[in-house]
Amino acid sequence: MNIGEASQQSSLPPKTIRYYEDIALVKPARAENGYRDYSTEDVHRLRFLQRARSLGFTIVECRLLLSLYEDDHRASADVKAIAEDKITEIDRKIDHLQSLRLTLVALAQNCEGDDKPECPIIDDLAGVRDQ
Amino acid sequence: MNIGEASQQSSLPPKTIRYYEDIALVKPARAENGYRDYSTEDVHRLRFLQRARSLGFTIVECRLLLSLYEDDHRASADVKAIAEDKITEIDRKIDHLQSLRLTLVALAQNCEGDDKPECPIIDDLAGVRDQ
DNA sequence: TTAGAGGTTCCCCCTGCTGGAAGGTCAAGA
DNA sequence: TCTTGACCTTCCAGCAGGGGGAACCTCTAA
Repeated sequence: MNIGEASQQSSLPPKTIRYYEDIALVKPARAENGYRDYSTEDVHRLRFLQRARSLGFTIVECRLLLSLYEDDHRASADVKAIAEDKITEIDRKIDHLQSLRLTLVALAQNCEGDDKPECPIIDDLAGVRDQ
Repeated sequence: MNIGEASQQSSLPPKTIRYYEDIALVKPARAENGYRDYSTEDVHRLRFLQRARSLGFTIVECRLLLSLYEDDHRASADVKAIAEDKITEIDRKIDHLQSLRLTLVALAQNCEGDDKPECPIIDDLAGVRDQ
């Protein structure tokens, strides 16, 4: 099938699919006319990539997951380790965002939010210690 | 002062400081020898940028905050609005990450994590509906 | 005089695509 | 038969926010 249908079946934009070929994540055949020709196998890989990316895995991780996906002798422990690493990473990101949030909320609460220039948010950014 | 000292006083790498000049966030003077020459004003701006970036503001937002910082007739409401938008954005990011986390934890919990190939994580990525 | 620690510009690299230009191909309708 | 328009191709450039490194200049101290 052409890239348009592969796109619909994988929920990935054609541009992204071409990019994935560029970085050797999928290797579709070529038709006589030079068009890419996707097999159902190829579409499975694309759908796999779409789902993995949407779960937050990087391209490097997707490459690894894809190789495990296609390895009949894989150990599920290897897959689980990747997932747990990702969970740890997500936890760190959440912690970081929550800490940013706390700071911003504290600053915003102290700001009158009126038409006067006095502003503890600006003061904080400027490094003013007092107030 | 030279870029090295400006770097120390602002906690920003020299590369970043040069980049900020490139995108016109700071405009240091030049000494006779061609070296950048930072005033204390410039260093204040750099410190402001360092703090704002560390709180998660984008370069575009920093540019806006910087102009408010230097506007004696600013309305604190404008600053507060930017901060509140950022909080909303952080909330969305946290929500997204927590939803990813939930999915990944559920998948990881169902995975034996042994040396056998059966793996619900891979099955999910592959779009296998039935477990 | 010479070493080494600074400074300068320039260009490429990263992630993960996205947009656009310039052109080839195919199926359907007038 | 011609044309239109949808689809396909390749290539090039760009986003954020810098980082790495080359090739070169300048200053200071021994």
